[in-house]
This record gives sequence, C-alpha cells and structure tokens, in this order.
Amino acid sequence: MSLKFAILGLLDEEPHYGYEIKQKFEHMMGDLWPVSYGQLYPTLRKLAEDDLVTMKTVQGKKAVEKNVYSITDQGSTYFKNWLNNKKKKIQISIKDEFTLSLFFLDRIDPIDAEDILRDKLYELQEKHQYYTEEYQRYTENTAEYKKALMRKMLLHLDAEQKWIQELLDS
Amino acid sequence: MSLKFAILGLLDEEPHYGYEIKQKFEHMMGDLWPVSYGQLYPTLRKLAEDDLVTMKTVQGKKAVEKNVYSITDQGSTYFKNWLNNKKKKIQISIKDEFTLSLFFLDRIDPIDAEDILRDKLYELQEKHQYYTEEYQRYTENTAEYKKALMRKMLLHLDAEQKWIQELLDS
DNA sequence: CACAACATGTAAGATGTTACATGATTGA
DNA sequence: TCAATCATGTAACATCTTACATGTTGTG
Repeated sequence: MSLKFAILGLLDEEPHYGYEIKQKFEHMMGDLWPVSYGQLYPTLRKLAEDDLVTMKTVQGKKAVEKNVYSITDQGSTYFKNWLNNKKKKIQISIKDEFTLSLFFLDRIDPIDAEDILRDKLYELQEKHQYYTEEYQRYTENTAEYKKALMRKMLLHLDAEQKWIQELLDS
Repeated sequence: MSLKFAILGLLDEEPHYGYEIKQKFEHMMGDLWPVSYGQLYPTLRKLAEDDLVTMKTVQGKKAVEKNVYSITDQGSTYFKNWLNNKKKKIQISIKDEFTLSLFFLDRIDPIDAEDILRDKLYELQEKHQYYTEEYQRYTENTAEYKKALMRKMLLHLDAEQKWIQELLDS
C-alpha cells in the first residue's frame, strides 16, 4: 500500500486533515497520482487504529469541522524504517487490457488491427504533447520531484510509442 | 478485469480446463504475466454464473477430474465485442512504492539517497540483461506476440533506467 | 519412497474505484 | 441564488495476492 506511506510522509512534516492531504498530495504529484476519498478516509482510519497516527477534530471557519491527523512516534519510526530499509518495488506495467488485446489481434481483420494500433499511437502522441507542455510550464520554483515524475511519465510514453511503432513496422 | 478477457480469448478457440488455462496463458506471455489460482478459479466461476462459459466435469487419466470450460455464444459475442469496440486502457505505471519513496529522498542523507538510486539502477540492469538473454533465446517459431511483449518489457526497462540515470546526473 | 507435477479450490486481506449521501461556505 | 469548493464519509464492487487445504499421478 503506497498511499499509507504517502500519508505518513506528509504527516511526518506536519499535521494535516484529510481533504488537505488529498489536495496537497495530488498537487505535489502534478496530478499524475489521483487519490479517491473512498480510499483516503478508510486508510486514515486504519492508520489511526494501528496507532501510527492520532486524530483530533478541530473547528475550522464557522461550523466546519476538520479531522486533523498527526503522526505518532510509532508512525514516524515506521515511516523512516520504510524509507531507509525496505526493498521497494518498481512497477513495469505490461498487464493492461490494451496489451492483452494485441494478443488476439490475429482474430480480426488486419486492416482493423492496424487501425487500432494507429489510433493508440495517436492517443499516445496527444498525451505526450499534453504532458510536454505541462512540463514546460514548470519553473525553477517547481519542486524537483514533481519535474522528475513528469519526466518519468514522458520517458515511458516514449517507450510505449516506440513499441507500437515497431509493431506497425513489422 | 483483464483476466476475464484472457480466458474468454483462449476459450474462443477451444475448450480448456482451469489448470491448463493458467499454464497456457503464462507460457504465451513468456512468464511475464503470472496468474494465481486464487484469481483463476473464482473468475471461472463468475464467468459461468454470467453464462459466458459452461463447465463440464470430465474424467482425465484414472481418478483425476478436470473441469472443462467452453465458451457460450453469449461469451463469444461478449469477447468479440470487447476485442473490436471497447476503448482499452494502456497502463503507464508511475504509482509504485519506489517512485513514491524518491519523493521523500530529501529526508535522508544524500549519500544514502545516491546509493538507493545506484542499487535500483543495478537491479534494473540485471533484469534487463536477463530478459535480453530470454529474448535472444526466442526462435522464428516463437509466437510474434510473445516476442512483442518481451520487447515492450525491455523498452520500458530502458526508459526506467534512463530516468534513474538522469536523476543521478542531476 | 519421496518429490515434482497435476488438479481444484477457499479464506482473508490488500488495494483500489465508483457511486452515493450529507452539509457548510464562498464568490459571481 | 446558484454553482463551485470545502469537508467527511460509506457501500458496493473490482482486481489481485498469499496462504491454506486436499488429493492423484508420474518419475527417479
């Protein structure tokens, strides 16, 4: 569970409430890593159950209540241990619906098959262009990590395009 | 759910029993896409419940019983519809534990941080070499798709290595 | 005889998405 | 006043992994 560590990492700097964690995290990630409330709140509850964080309800502006979470010593140790020691897996994703469907491409008309590949290539090019422009909008003030993450996305989009181009050429 | 379509695709050629589906699929995928029984059997049951496949218990050699699954007309239509029409998503995975941990790398000693990057780069190089040798063992008889899948893996491993190298250089 | 391979499954949990449900506050 | 944003959550489902449980058959 990555989100668990993302939350602990944020809380290890300062306390945050749920809504804020989502906004801050997604902004940091350049919107490349969305978080749903359906995952966020249950995860926060579980972290509290495990005594890795504590929760305190705070009155915000007027009648708005916020649940502010703080990391515990246990939580901080757990996080730092993860950061320093644990072998962390990288994900090279080749298990997706599109890739699977190519396996069965010989079942359909070769002309349709080529169309499918060209469509996907076009889709990838558009995505690449969108993220390239996004990347160029970044300034010197943009956090290094955010740039790096976008760079990673672009490199993998390059790889994917190259792959599909190779398939078309063969 | 990708596995569902993988199963239907196999059954759309000829009937298979569960164990065989796993073996055949993983072999076709060059062992890049493992399938657990904990996922396979419940998925087969669900496909049967949805009338996309039918199950028939058959006596194999001696006392061994096999549950042979066949695709129904409904299932065949469903599969072909997926193959021809549905917009299928590609997965560019940037949401993994390792990538996340880099976000917090400024919390640890820069020398340790560099070590972590170098370790991962080394790990990726080993993996790359392993798969390259695997790829070279493929012959003209090897199914095109199997080669293509391995090629995709290698291209994304290249991208990942390039990314980490860039991080080290900066 | 032991061990690998064949064959089928369940239970529990991890990790996530989508849709629903509720209500306050702010700005146009 | 109306929509966007702020704020918190639940329920159902989807997908997948790991560990457990059971028994047969073929091979050295």
